[in-house]
Amino acid sequence: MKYYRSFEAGQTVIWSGDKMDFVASVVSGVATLTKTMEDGRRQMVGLLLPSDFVGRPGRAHAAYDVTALTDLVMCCFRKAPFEEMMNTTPHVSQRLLEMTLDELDAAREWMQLLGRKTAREKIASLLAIIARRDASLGLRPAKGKVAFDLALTREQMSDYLGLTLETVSRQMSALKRDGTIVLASKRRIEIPHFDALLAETGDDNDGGVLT
Amino acid sequence: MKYYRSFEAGQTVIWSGDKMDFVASVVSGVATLTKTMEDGRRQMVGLLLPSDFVGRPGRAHAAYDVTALTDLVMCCFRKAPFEEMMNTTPHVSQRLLEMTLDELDAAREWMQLLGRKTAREKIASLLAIIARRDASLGLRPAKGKVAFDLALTREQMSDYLGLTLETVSRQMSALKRDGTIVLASKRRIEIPHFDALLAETGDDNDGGVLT
DNA sequence: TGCCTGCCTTGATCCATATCAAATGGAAAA
DNA sequence: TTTTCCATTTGATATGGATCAAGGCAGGCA
Repeated sequence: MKYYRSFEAGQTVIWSGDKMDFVASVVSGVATLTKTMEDGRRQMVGLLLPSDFVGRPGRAHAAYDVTALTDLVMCCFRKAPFEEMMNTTPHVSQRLLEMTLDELDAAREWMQLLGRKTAREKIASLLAIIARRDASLGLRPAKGKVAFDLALTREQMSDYLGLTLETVSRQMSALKRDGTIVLASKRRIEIPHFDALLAETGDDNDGGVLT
Repeated sequence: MKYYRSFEAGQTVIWSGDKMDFVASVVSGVATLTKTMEDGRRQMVGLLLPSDFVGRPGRAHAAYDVTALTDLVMCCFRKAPFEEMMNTTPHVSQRLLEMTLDELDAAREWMQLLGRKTAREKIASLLAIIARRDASLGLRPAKGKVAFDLALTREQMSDYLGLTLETVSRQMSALKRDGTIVLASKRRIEIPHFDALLAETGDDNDGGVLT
């Protein structure tokens, strides 16, 4: 009923439309959900982090391309017994509901980004999201220096943000010029003043937690 | 525990950030979920149709502006007893999970629209979605003439699509010029060949149902 | 009847981002 | 070391949609 599968960075986990007789959750690593149009235009529509869930009870085919962004381990359950478990163990669907609601909120924030933010705001928002996520393993990001490695290529960033990779590169350079970010290497990013980055996101930051 | 509330077209149901001690579902009419930025930029992030659900178990404040698009009746439940019911009746959270997963799929399709489609494709997609929804009350839209009344103003369409209202108006005119749509009046829309409209959406239409 | 008052359309112009093209740099392979 | 291969940066130019600015049209109200 339950088994593990490993993928290398860059490998495709499943293609949109493929038969999918399991559901799965991420054990370690990061994966992406992407939609592709016939002419090749691509939009990333989800980011799967450890503990996140893929696949839908009661659906036989994958709705998105799933790709390993880093080396990835997934824990898979055959669909039939999993659905059985959902019926017998009420907590499972409650927990799944919680997680899905979180994803829906994230998707809606992302919609605002895609529909209304400028290229610069999009980049700043993405960096802030990643920084916060990485920091959610303990330390508070809001004060002092933050640094992290970017798992995404410029092209993947552009797929996430609905931009071209050239625009991503130019805006990264602009943020560097302005001192909002420091590029220790192409992938290693330091943020000297996290608040300064937040100010570039276009988001309301009055509502921030003050604790 | 349960009560009904009515709203007139255009009325605000609740503002983002307001205290919200109930959850609700739409009985009749249409409502929108919108995010607003400090400088007034707006993005619609959800459309609530009859049977759709608003509010989140375990959250005290509204995350979005909710506005009645048409005259609207909602059925509200106080949050505490509703959460109690979720624990005692497992089917409730299963059903809620189903609905939330549908909304998540819709949100992701919407993300693709916002991030990667042209203005013309966005308009065609919106019209196709509305036509299909209106038609889901029985008849098959794919063949023959389809017609419906548009509940949205041009400005609301622009909030939905991440465009300006002028661009919406221009693209509507362009689709009219090309014969893809016919405007019986400003709000009454006829689609002589539904397939022709679908071809303008940019979506894959090979995968269409053939039944 | 005529005049508001909201929508909506259309035109002119601008600008942010896309597109096309080339150069740079760094890391793995030879 | 040199070569090759990508990812990235940077430059030049094009363009789709935004912005600014008038009008037009229909329905409600005086």
